[in-house]
Amino acid sequence: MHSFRSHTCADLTKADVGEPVRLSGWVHRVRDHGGVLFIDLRDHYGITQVIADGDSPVFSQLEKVRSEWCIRIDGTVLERDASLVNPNLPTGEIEVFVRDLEVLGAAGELPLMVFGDQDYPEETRLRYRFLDLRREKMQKNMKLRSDVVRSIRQRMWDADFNEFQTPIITASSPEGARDFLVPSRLHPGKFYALPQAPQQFKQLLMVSGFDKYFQIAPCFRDEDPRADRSPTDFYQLDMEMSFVTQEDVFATIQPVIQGIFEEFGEGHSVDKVWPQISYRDAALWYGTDKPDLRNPIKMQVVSDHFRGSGFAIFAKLLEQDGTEVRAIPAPGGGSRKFCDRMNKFAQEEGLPGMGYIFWRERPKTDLQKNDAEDEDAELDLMSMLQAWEIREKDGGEALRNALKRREREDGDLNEVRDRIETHWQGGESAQAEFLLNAYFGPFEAAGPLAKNIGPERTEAIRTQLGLGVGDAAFFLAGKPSQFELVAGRARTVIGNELKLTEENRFAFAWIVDFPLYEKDEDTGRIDFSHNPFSMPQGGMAALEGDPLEALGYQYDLACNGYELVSGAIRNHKPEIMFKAFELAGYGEAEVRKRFGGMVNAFTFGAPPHGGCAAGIDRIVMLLADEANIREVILFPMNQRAEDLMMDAPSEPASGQLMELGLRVIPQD
RNA sequence: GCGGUUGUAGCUCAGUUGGUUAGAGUGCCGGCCUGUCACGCCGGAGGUCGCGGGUUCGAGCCCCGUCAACCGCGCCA
Repeated sequence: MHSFRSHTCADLTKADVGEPVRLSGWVHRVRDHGGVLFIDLRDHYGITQVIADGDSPVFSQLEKVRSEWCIRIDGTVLERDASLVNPNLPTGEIEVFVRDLEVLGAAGELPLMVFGDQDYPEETRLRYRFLDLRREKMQKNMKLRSDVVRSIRQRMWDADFNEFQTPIITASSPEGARDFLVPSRLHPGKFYALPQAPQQFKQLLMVSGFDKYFQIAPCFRDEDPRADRSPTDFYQLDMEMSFVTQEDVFATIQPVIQGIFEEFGEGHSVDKVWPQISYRDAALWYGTDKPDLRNPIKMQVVSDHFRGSGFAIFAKLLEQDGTEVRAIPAPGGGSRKFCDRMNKFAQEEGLPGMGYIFWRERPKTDLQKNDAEDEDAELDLMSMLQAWEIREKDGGEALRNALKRREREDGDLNEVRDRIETHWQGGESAQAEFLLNAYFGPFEAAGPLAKNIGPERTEAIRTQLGLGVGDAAFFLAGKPSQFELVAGRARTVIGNELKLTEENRFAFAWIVDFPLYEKDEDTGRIDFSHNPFSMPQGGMAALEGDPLEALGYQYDLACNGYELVSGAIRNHKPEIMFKAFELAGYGEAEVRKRFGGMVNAFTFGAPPHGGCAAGIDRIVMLLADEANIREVILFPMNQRAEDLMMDAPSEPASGQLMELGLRVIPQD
């Protein structure tokens, strides 16, 4: 018999009853009944109940084992009595009677329990990651990760991509992020860098004629982490293709990503149509370049309704150049409590606040009651118009009464009545209807903002946003760049709180037409907004005009609010590249110095090419339904980029620095 | 670097208005228990209330500082 096992802990069934077996695994749970002892023995594959009583020669030894000891047992498979079957366990119809025991690895008192689903502080989990990884959820997440990577590879191979490995120790490259530097022993004072991505290598592979490349590539960036961003290192499905347009890249990668989500996205629907949204529209509609399209809320510009209005804060702001008022419609958010909470949220996010209007049912006036025999009858526009005719009959008494009641709140309404009448008699029924609705319609606008701008502007906003009773709208004003991000977060919070955001769905969108450059607000300097290797839309001509207007063949794939993929059609023409860098303030000499290898390659017959990179960790995170990327990474760093288990980073051993010609400057 | 939240037993947490010897569950140790599968019952050990200072007759609780963890901002094409 094998030294450790004849079966795994998931293998045994009724068919094995009577067989002598050998199992190895961890003590998951002990149930000691004195005369009889049960142990759930666990391995990667499953759990088998093993049992011993006084008849077992190793009974007294078995009584001493504790949770998470690693043991090997020999025994006989027994069928469980029908009343003793555990339906929750795939092996629940059998158990193994223990006749021999070997302790392979004893365990001390545990800092965290493998059994159960108790939450533990992440610090503890990371320090004892090997224990944490034994837990069911982590085993499942990591297995999922392995399966996803296997499936990705298979899909890429099937699409005739070549999988290549590129250097890990390479040159520092001027992409966006901070490099990890690696000191060179052979060249004291010089440094390698870890690649932020195999960007230049994959472009060089295209110049080398390999046509279609991919790699599950580690990427290293020395930046601060986020919940969805692993510090230090992470993995990308990196791919590049020659002789392709942007649409070709989309058509190639969509089936892969969509296929992965369909294969592993248990119980989630996967969007089959991936809209293309321009960066500009995404910013306007969603306040982010990685919108969550499960959330139906779409923001709109409503500046005109506030221009010259009684709400001085917004009206004044709008007199400045480049300012806007944007509305976030919140269907179902029509309560003061909710609106105040959202306003508070905006303040916590650093804005002065978020104005709001919400609509409730207008109390019935005498005017409306005249028509409505049934108090509860829904009052629509037609009935109001009928009421208007009734006024004609009763000499205007009803309307006058109604106006009187409303005057306390809304001031003198006689002027409104006259305007309505003028419109009505002039055959401008649409205008008459609008005013009727604004002042007497079923929608009563509430909130401080509504009071300031009056019923007509409020009604125009309501119409534009398509809202009704029980709905709300929030307003942000100023320079879009200054409130856009908060607006986007508010949109997310509103969508979640009002349960508008669909769950169990993966919603994808290509964000396209990224601007090539952006202006630094502080310095006024123009710099690349994404990576500097993208081909400008329109080629050289696009770089002749205003750089801030130039768009690139640069694209991201957003899914449920995360950036899953980023890519571009590359700029493979040296002259356009030099021009592009010149606009960002880098001379030709500088460009040659910083990535001369690639530029040089482009002077020897570079093919047009493009590609993208998909975040493996984020894909697995979404598929595992986790909100934190560390839940799908085996041995992640903590928030401060420390490995608590391995104790990294750490002081170098004496001699190491010497050998590298380095000296540490002491920090105070 | 900045902001928010958290910090009490190995672990997860409770702890009232500032008032006696800081509690529960779980784990650990000991005892009992032959059908459990979150086994049950009895007993026990286990605490620098993150750390430092202050206010007070008295601080887990209030104040100031500090450290750590997480989340966010900056950063990350």
